[in-house]
Amino acid sequence: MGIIRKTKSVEALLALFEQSKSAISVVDLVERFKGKANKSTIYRILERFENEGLVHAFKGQDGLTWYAKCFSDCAGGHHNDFHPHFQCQECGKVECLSVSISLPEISTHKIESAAVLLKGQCADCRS
Amino acid sequence: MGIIRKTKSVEALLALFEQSKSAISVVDLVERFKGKANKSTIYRILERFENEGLVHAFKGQDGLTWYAKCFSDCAGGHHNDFHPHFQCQECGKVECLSVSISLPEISTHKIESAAVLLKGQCADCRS
DNA sequence: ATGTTAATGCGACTGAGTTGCAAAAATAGA
DNA sequence: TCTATTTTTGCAACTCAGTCGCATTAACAT
Repeated sequence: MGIIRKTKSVEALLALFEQSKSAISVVDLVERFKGKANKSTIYRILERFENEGLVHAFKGQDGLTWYAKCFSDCAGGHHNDFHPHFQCQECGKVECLSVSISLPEISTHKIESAAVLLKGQCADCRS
Repeated sequence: MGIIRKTKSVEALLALFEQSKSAISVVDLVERFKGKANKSTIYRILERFENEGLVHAFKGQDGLTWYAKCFSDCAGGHHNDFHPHFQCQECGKVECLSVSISLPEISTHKIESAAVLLKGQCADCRS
């Protein structure tokens, strides 16, 4: 890995993202690490992770920041994460969807990237 | 209009949205009305406008709130604003795009709505 | 083992958005 | 037009996510 030093908090966060199928909100992380790691530390580690291409950041429906581990499609630091995210309106959970969305072409604009947040009911809340 | 009383701030805001082709951020509005109207007043008027179906709210790329006047496709209070928004990476301007985006179907999830923010270079910044 | 450099903790801060309450303005009705 | 009612405003205080500077601590290389 090289650049990032393996502190306790770094390893703990890394493990969390490795295990988790869903995305995780920063607010949630700060809460979970209360007493174990400082708020600033969490924010800074996540920032490093993103620079390393380990996770990608995006905004949930209320403007809060979420992170999820990167798949093959956004490896290598420069994210081509055109993949949409899904937020459940019932439980609030956020997931990465590995479907592709075709972006519209507009002659007058140059479209470079997109943030797509789908909203509805997740698999768990449906059953 | 009925329910909303026509105060000076209401009329001024209404006129602004009527004129403006682009979306307007709340931060910008609060700044523009400094000395003329209170921050809380702006927020509350916008909230009322949205309830009346005059404007729709959405988040820009940094999680801040933007408003734009409603087109025919989101009239009548309950917004079917599946239309994407575009934010220019150069000047920060935000526009509503009246193209339709086809949302993906996912058997396990029930998708009810979507927030689509396209990013790139706007017509003005391109030339 | 030790020196260098990166990471952490802490506290103070910023800035968007919210809220309670009293005062002011808009409407309806006489 | 005057008055009573109800909405809207201003203000100030607050919440909460996210940032920053700085001194201390921990990780790594040699």
